[in-house]
Parts: sequence; C-alpha cells; structure tokens
Amino acid sequence: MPRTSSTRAPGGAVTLQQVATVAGVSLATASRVLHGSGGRKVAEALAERVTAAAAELRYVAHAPAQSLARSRSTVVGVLVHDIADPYFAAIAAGAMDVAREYDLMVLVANTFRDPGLERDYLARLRAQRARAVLLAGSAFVGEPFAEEVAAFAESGGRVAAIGAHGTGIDTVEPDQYGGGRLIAEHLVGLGHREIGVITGPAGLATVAQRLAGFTSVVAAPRLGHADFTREGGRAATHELLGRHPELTAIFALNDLMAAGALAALRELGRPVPEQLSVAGFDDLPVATDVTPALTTVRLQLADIGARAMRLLLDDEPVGRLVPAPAELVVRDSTGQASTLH
Amino acid sequence: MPRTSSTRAPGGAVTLQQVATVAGVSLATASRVLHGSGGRKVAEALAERVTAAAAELRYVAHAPAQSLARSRSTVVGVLVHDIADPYFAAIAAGAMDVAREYDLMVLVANTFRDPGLERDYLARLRAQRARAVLLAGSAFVGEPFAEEVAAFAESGGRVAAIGAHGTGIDTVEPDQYGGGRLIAEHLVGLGHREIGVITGPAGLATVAQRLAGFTSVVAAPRLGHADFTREGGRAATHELLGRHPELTAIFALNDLMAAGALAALRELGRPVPEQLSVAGFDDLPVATDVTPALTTVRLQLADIGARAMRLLLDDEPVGRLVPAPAELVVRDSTGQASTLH
DNA sequence: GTGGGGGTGGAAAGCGCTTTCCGCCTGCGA
DNA sequence: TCGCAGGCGGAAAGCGCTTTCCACCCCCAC
Repeated sequence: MPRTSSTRAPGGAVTLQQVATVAGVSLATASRVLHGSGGRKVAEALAERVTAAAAELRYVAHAPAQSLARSRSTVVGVLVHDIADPYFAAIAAGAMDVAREYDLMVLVANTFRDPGLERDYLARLRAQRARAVLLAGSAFVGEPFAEEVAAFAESGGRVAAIGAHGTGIDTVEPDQYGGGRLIAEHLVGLGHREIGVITGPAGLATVAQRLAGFTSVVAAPRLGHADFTREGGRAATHELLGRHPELTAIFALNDLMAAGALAALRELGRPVPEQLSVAGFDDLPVATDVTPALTTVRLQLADIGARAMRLLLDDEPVGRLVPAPAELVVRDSTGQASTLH
Repeated sequence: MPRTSSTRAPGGAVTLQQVATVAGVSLATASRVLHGSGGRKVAEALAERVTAAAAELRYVAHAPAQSLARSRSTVVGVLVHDIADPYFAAIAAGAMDVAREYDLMVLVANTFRDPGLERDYLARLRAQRARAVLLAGSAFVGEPFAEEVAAFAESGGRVAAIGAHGTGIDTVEPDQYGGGRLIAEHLVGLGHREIGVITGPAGLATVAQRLAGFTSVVAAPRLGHADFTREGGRAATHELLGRHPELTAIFALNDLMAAGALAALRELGRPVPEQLSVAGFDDLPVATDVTPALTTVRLQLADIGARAMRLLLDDEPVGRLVPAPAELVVRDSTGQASTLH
C-alpha cells in the first residue's frame, strides 16, 4: 500500500499525530481512542478509523513521552547480584512473570555484589522513574545504600526486598535461619558431631542468618570461607579438611558450594555419604544433578520473586513482611555419622 | 539542612528547574552544566553552584524526559526464551556487562518460547524506543516475527541476533553445526555405531543445526524428542532405550537433557561410560557437576552475549556475521563403545 | 571614543503524548 | 419555537528536558 510509505516518516517512528492525520481526526481524539482510560467516549465510526490508521502505520506509542505526560512509567527494576547465578535467575524469572501480568517491562541490573554499582543502578532506576524496584540480593549491612533507597521511595517509587533490607519497605523474608536450623538438626540426628560449615561472602545477611540458624543447634562448627561459587566451595573443602580431618559432615551455605564440596571429596577419594555427609542450601537444579543428590533446604525461589513483585505492584500500604518457608529436602548426600573416627 | 526539605517537592521528584532555582541560574545553564555535551562552556563559578545544588537535592535527570528531548533512549532490550535457563542467563550476563560499559540499562524480556509473546515484547521494546535489541533465542523459522523486527529497525533501533535470524541484521553465529559434527566424530572415533540423539523443541534453528552437524557424520541416528529440559531428557532416554536397546551412545542436544539422560541411566543401572556413553552440548556449569562429568561442546556463552551487544552498540553498518567457535570438551561420560552387543 | 567580535547566560521552541477546558451540535421539554 | 442539558471533538496547556537562537557584556582594535 503506497499510503504507508508516503505517510511514514522515512527515518523516524510513527507519531500519534500522523495516525490522527491519516484517520482525519484530532490528536486528542486519536489519543482517547488508543490509550483512553475509558472515562471518555468516542463515536464508533471515528474510533474505527483511528484504530485502522494505527494498525496500518504500525503505530506504537512513544513510551518515554507517555511516561512524561502521565508521569508514571511502565518499567520496574530488579537488582540482582548476578543474573548468571541460578539463585537470582530463578527469583528474577518469578518476578518477571508477575510483571508481565501487570504489563510492565523489567529492567534487570547486575550488581556483582559491588555496593557502589548497587547504589549507582538504584539511582539510574530512579532516573528512569521505575515504578518499583525489587532488591533481590540481600543487602550488605550498614551501607549508605539506605539513603539511596529512601531517595527512590521519596521520588514516588516502591521498593521491596528479598531478605532483610531495613524498615519501611515491603520484604519477603525466606526463613534462612530456620533452614540453617533444619540442616543442623538433620545432621545431629544422624549422629554427626564434628561438622564443618562453608560460609559465603562476609557481610551478606543471608550468610549470617543461615549460619545463625545452624549454630543455634550446633554451637561451634568449624568454619571455612568461600564466595558462594562452586570453585570456592571446592577449595574451601580441601582447606577445611586439611585443618580438621575429624569432620564427618560439611554444610555448605548454598548448593553451588556444596557441589564444589562434592567434587573435592571425590578428588580426595572420600565417599559421600559413607564417610562424610554433605548438605547444601537453596535446592537449585544442581542439587539433583550431582551424585549423590544433595540434601538441602528448599526455598521456592521463583515464588519468592513473584510474591515480592506482587507486593510492589498492589496498592496496599508498604512495610509488610511476608515470610517464605524453608523446607528440608533429604536426599542421598547425608547419612549416619561414620564411626571411623 | 532545612533548605533541602523546603525546596524538594513533597511527593514528587526533584526537577532540573528546582536545581536551577536553588543555584540561582536559568534552566538552560543548569542543563548545560549537568548534561552538557561539552560543546558549550559555563563559567566555573556557576557550574559549581549548579553541581552543588544538584547534589544537595539528590537530583537525577528524568530519563523519559531526556529520551523525549534528545530522541534517543538509554535502554537496550534483550529477548530470551527463559532467563532461568542457564544458557540464556549466561548470554544475558555477558550482554549486560557490555551494556554497563556503555552506560545503558537492560530491559530483559522472557518469552517462554511463545512466538506471540516474542512479537509482543519486541513491539513494546520499540515503544520504549530501545536503542537496540538482542534476540538471544534462536528464532522459530518463518514467523511473522520478521515483520516486527523490520518495524523495530525502521523506527531507528538496531537489532542483533544470536544464531540465524535472517538477513540485514547483525548476527553472532555459534558454530552449532560444527559442534554437532565434533560430537559425532568423537563418538565414532570411540567405536560407537548405534547412537541415539535426543533433540530439542521442533522448529528451533539451534536444534536443526546441531542435528545437521551430527548427521553429516552419522547418517541415521535414532531420534528421541524432548524439550531442552533435564526432565525431558530423562524421559526421552527411557523411551529411546526402550525402543532401541542396542544403543551404545546418546547425544543430547544440550547439557540439561544430558544431565537428565545420566539420571535415567543411573535409574536403569547402566554404567556410564562403560556401557553407554553420553554427550551434551553447551558446556554449562552442570556439565562438570554431574558424575561422570559430561563430554560436551563448549560455547562461550557470556562472550557470545558480549559480542552481540558490541555489534549492537558500535556504529558500523549492520548486516555483519560474527562466527563463534564450538570446541569439543572431552570428559568422563564418553568412552570406547561397549562390545556387549 | 566608538564599532565589532567573541564568549556566555537566558528565553523559548520543541520532543510526543495526556488531559483539561471550551465550544459546538444535537435532542429534548416546555 | 426557544432554552438548556448532555455528549463529544478539538484546541491548548503542560510533563521535564535539550538546544537553538538571541541578547548582553566585555574587551580589543582602530
């Protein structure tokens, strides 16, 4: 249809004005037909002309202009430490699902656990006038980050967090403490007394809580330190067993590190769970991919992400705290304490 | 400082006008100081007053307004089938890294392999006037999707794809065909003659290419069909071995399904690789988490994502094709063909 | 001492859309 | 027949920013 090529601006996008002109109506009428909030009626005939013109020109509204005019945007932000980490990927997927229900686009920001970047991205999300932002990574405690969060809220955006992010914002709180406790009780029930724990990045609330839950049952586990990665878990296991050969069980604070621990024990020729038991946390897909399958704590990550997003998008007052349960999943990587020592 | 509380609009965000007023300069000057493209100079003294005021008020520019005025936005889009799939998560992470270099925000759209949603998201990315969009999922062939891609490009955005997405757009092309071939040659070299292949979603270019590479060496493998998931791979393995007990090797078209195959074989009590060899594709982290570790084809996914994003953001003419190598990684899941049959 | 030019601040015109008014037209009742 | 209310289209005023253009000032050269 030659109409199309002659009407559309060569290099640029189609504007509402062009649609209105083609339809032979005013800008205002075109706007009412295409994006009208329903409050105002437009005659059938005109409306049809407008929608036809819009379709013919492949018109889509200029979202930034709409944001400006309506002073509300259609994007939400999700702040994660690393989207390639399946833990965050699962949360993000759940959140994105809900965002789609609400017809919102999702800006994902990868912070690499860098507090500076985190602040920076939050400021940029504020610049975008994102309607809401989900802080999916547990915070480092005591940052000036709180100030940036406040600025975001003050400029009209909503904030929710997974895990403890301070007061005044909606929070979905996975039962990290309870999960740590469950693993401890499970291991103790199997007769383990000498247990090593491989921790994650210092300062992460998640780490502190999981560990606290564990130590509420097992007072003084041997600690090894890693960074929540498979490779870190492997190295820490070697190191920990070097220092404490008497251990009969290892609790890695996430599944990734537990997988690494399993690899290390294979290298050392120490059978799991016959000689050493291993437990993880999160119940990521990797937990069932490894052999033996990991005993771990299930967090319903996609659901957690989804619920956090719902908190952001409903119109209830803020400051709610939604607990998310942790569930013990016993698989093959844990067994009776070996009597070899 | 009481100044802050009295100057900032109670409910809304700080505007440039407010900053200008506080600094005692005009709107134009404030704009030049804070976002000036360098072409125009502003006296030291004034500039300092402006930056001070901006900092004091925690001013960040209204991005939609800026997009409108400059008619260029600072967001790019990434279209993936499922961000929770580590394959796409890795690509997205690589792409986001590069986007950060360019100071761009990334809108991630999860399409769940639904062609309708894919089109829809692309239109919405066009609405956002995203500067560029990365099509990370290999296309379903022959969709009206192409039309939407054209509309996006026409409205001034750039488009790049991972895998074959048609002509006229930049493409990073992983050597899927070559990878399939490498696995075939490897298995044949080990003496395997009866080989099963577990394929992925029909219509996916990736699937066709990997399979084509394989069959260029092994003419007529037994085919089982699955959906690129671990569970699908498991079920398909049971089914395939039921039909063809004579198989000595199984090639799953991705690592997730290969992990499922391993699980199935464990259930069947058939040792890998002594009795059956298994190979995957992608070299995802899971490949080294399983036991035995998977022989697979390495695709440098993060790098692929990063290179695609660079294609989008440089100013070269479009239509380039960048090949990405596939590399055979031999691990423990493949061995000499068993002589039991 | 006056004219001209370079440099710098400010006014104002958009960018594409929403939304408030305003005014016209129609239809109804008196 | 006229008045008035209700319905609906259009003009226009923004939303917050960029950028062009104009005006002004100061300094220098003649």
